[in-house]
Amino acid sequence: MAKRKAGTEYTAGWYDWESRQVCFSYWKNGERMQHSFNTKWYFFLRREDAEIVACRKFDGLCDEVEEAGPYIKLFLPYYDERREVFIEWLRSKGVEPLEADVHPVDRYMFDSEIKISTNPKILYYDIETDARKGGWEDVGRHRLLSIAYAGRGEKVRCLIADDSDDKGEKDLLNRFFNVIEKYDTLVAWNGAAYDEVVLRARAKHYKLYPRWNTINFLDLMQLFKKYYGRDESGSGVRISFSLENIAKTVLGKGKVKDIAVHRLIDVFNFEPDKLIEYNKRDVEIMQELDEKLGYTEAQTALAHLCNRFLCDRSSKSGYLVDGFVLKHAAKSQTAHFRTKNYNEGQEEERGIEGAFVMDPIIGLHEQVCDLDFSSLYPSIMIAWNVSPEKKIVGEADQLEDYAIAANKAKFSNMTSGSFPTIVKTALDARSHWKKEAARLEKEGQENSVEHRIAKNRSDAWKVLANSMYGMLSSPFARYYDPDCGEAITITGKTIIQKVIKLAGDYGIKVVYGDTDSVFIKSSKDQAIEFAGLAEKYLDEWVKECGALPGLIKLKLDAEFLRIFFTAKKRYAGKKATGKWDVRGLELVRSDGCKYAREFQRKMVEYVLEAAHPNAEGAKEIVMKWADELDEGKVDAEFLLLAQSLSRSIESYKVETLHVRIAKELMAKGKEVYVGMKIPYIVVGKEGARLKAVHIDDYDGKYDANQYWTGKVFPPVQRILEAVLPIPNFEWKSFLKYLNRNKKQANLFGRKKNDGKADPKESGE
DNA sequence: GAATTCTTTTACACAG
DNA sequence: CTGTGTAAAAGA
Repeated sequence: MAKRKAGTEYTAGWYDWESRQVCFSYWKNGERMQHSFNTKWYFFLRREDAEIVACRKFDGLCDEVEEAGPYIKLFLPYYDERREVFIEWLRSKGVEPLEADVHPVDRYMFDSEIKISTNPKILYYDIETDARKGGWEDVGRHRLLSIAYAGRGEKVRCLIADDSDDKGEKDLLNRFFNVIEKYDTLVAWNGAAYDEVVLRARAKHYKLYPRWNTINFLDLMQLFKKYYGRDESGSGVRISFSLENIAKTVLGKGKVKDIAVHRLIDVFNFEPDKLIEYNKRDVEIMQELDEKLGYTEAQTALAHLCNRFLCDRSSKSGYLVDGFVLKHAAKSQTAHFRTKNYNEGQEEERGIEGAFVMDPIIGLHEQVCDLDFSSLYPSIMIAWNVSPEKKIVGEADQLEDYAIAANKAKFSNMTSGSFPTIVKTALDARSHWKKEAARLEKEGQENSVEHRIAKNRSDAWKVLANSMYGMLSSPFARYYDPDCGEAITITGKTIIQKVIKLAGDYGIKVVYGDTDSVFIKSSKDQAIEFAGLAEKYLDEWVKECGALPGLIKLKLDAEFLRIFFTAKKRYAGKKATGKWDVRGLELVRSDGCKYAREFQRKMVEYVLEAAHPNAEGAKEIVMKWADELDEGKVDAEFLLLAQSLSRSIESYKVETLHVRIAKELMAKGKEVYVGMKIPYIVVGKEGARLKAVHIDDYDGKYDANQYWTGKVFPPVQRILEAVLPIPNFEWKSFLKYLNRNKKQANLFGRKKNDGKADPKESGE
């Protein structure tokens, strides 16, 4: 057994079946080293439960028992099939085993001072294959042709097989395995579904056994999907997650693929230089993309603070929070949590009630301020000491000090619970790094490495703070406790409703509110003053609840010169800074077509920017866009529709357009996978159903009418109906605007045509 | 070695 | 033509 040196930073961890040790990898003078530790696995029981079952020697399985505060530890071998039986037996006795699913490597890390590297060595890589065998069903049979790779900031290199036979491929693999020896995390685009799968399968095929244990895999596409949030420019880039498309839209790369994927073998045979160039290019794009977006760096910070190595699993909230909470629990011995059990879904798990969303006052408003509660849910958690182990079940002890939440749940207040403690740690750390980032910005170091680190750490702590509520509310989570979850949401509901009511009492008009934000019609100064009053007023109530005052903070988030609402969660406004804030409108959604988005953007611009937006001006815009669509010359790019195939094709109950297109793709033997965007164009109607074709089968003839009535006009219509004071039926008549050319010559029936709003054609 | 939540709008398919 | 269920994608 090795001795750990203080300060050693580990890069990977695993369990060795033969020696029954937990092992960790680290670097020393550029050499990969390994420490192995003997360890005894255990889980917890509540002390009172232990007495009930008196199970100290279950068939000789548990060889040791140790007391740990209000818990006892039961030691037994993790990799023994009798473990499961034992756990079931405990449950049958009404005893809840705690943390009995925690992996030995994790357990060791939580109990010891194992440090995880803050700076894992990242290798971006991409493989090119001959995909003629196996198809998309069995990608493990795709033959490797070349592999391009580069570390962060390094020049991209490319290995190519000498021949497209077994020998060539095996040799290629061996060469690549020598490369990866020097890195910790391998990053590929869609790697979890493709590159990693192929790599492992091909290695197995040739009975090659690189040290997979020391290597972590990370899929950059998954990170992109998760973190590339709202598209500020509203360009709706997410039509396809292919690296090609993302590079085009995020990095502005113009180059189009000039190699068909199914012909890669020909390129390999006849133009190997081209294959190499092509292969390298994807790695360059990944490097550039990651440099710009900083996702792996941010993920490294988050994983690190949750005691996790940088890999795919470290982007799952449940896994991250486990890393933080269980380490905290092991140190403080304050609370241990239930065993996760994936197969028992039939327990009486209930959904929890969520937040309050106010009906907006539909229409256009001037001079509106948005007040936000900062970190509302984390703040409630701290103020009310919401934590599973602090919940008072049954009658509260007379002497016990407790806070009562809006759902009537009571939380003992004597000492701080594990969840509030962690959330407070997270919020404090976040505020520290946020200040640090602000300081660096002030000193003009906005683009420095230090600034990026500060920003990443600030974001990481924020993610952790916000994840804690989800962990109480998910039936799958170890920390699931709906009373705790609802203590937070319903208290939040009460708080926002109190503020809305208070505003009314002060004669301030509230135009909208959602969860933690309130939009009031007021000047900036008045809004700030009101926020201060509201905080004081709320604190009085917080104290009445027995909770901790001073934590619920209401701050001015934005001042809008103009803002309009069309529905709940749908609005657009122009801030005092001149910037727009568009939420929920089709403009910021990826499931419509670009033509509709651009049209809506035009109308939003008119409503937010024109000196006096009015119906006549709006009509001009509408007719211009209708006519252009009707001429039949709009590019495919603007008409392309796409939705994600969110699950397996068989599980769909309704055959929506994109499902139908996906089925056709499959029938043709093309690649179709879960999560894929299916791009198509509407070309007509078949009975009641819409008729659409895959973008590749599109011949340039779209159905203008279907686009106008179904996709293009309605998003604009909703804005017009909300903000322009003319009767609805008149805007509705525009839905049939295209038909006017054929049958409704004088649809608008305007007697006095002032000549401004003239349709291009006469209309017969 | 699976999984953060609820709330909301909108569009299409399908049935009557 | 209308009502209902399913699905996607958003807000927070």
